[in-house]
Amino acid sequence: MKTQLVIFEDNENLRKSLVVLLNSSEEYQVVGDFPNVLKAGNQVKDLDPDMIILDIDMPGKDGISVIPEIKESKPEISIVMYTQFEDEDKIFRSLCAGADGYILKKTSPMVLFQALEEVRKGGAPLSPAIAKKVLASFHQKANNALKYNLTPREIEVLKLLIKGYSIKYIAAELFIAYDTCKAHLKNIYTKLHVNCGKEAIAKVLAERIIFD
Amino acid sequence: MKTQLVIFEDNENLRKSLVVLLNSSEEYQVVGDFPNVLKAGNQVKDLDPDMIILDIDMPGKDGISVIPEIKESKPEISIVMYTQFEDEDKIFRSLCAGADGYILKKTSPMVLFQALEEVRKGGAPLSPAIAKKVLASFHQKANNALKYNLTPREIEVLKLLIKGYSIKYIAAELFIAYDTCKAHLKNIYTKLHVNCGKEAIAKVLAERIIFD
DNA sequence: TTTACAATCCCCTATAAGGGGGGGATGGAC
DNA sequence: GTCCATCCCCCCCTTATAGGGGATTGTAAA
Repeated sequence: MKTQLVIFEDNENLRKSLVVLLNSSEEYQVVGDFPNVLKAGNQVKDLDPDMIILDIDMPGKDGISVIPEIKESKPEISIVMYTQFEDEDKIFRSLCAGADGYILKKTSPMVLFQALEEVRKGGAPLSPAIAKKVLASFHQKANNALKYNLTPREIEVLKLLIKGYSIKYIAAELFIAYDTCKAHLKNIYTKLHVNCGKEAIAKVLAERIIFD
Repeated sequence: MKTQLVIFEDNENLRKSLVVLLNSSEEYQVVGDFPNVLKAGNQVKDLDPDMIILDIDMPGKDGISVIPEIKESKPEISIVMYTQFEDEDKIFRSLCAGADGYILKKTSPMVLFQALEEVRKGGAPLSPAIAKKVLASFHQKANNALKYNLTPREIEVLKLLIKGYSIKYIAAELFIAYDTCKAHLKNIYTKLHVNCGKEAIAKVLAERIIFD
């Protein structure tokens, strides 16, 4: 039973080459190839492939935009992005939409085939440069607590604040008076350059300043 | 100029084998190997390696816990986790702390060497199973807005709320009355099962329900 | 057509939170 | 010793927010 593929790629030469190469293998069979994703939803539904190779920059409609539609109709389908773009916006939009892999065209086509193999085995192939960006998104800013000169006590208060707790509750949790807690928060807001608790929570969580 | 390595691994046989194998290569030189991370900070500072192979489960102290210390003293150092654990908690704690790669021991040792190569070239090696979990952490984000049955307008309001904006400001931004905005927020709070804006921000950002 | 609901606006009240003071105790740095 | 930072506590006052009520449109489904 060959793995059935559909390819969306607007470069005719590249697409046809992929079709020929993949069809010559024992493992893969290209059941459809298209230069755009304007009718991707129906095409995928009709052809019912196991895997999709998806370019991003195509005439008419962005490749990323069809991912949700496809994943919704058949969640177990594997979508491998195959593109020249390595800007974070496109990467994260693709991955969030549900892409299972992200391979850059600038790497050798060999890598694409290895990636397909990896997907077949249940992995998630990412080009090294992509993996690096993905990992970087996890790295929390090193010791931002120091950066803002927060005292240990202020950090304790802040940690509870970003859980959404009320001032009253935070005070109780730390066994200090309500007003003391407010005083700490006042100092925290000053140091973080924000004006209220909501801003503080937003800033801390968005920048991943504290995270344990 | 060989790439200088330090290895933290409590399994004597495994560690010594890695030392021998890596030292036999042209590219690597193991400048230190230790069965625990109790003095990792100083050891790394003294030996000043380019790369670190780091186990997680070691006697005395968790491997993950020394990552921040190491990264702080030398941010450009590459840390590759080499462990048997594939539970999400350890993975994400490692990556958040600053790990540059995460390789499972159950894969062949060959893979570790490939991973080191990849790091040398500026990549970020992840075992397929790990990469899949990392990608999965991006995927869930998509449908969460739907999960809570938020209307498009409510999502708009929520997006502004999680930036830390005041109700007044949000209302102005959306060209609606203050009370309308409050009404939306009331519905949002109900749907998210929270009692106030701070809780809502905390919940949304912590669960990555919305993020564009 | 009736029902349902999203989106809009308004009123009122109680509580939570922010902003401004001041003061006292500790412990380390100079 | 003095100085300073930290941490803790208390007061007052204003604003922001939450929670409750109700009402009107338009739209879309039943």
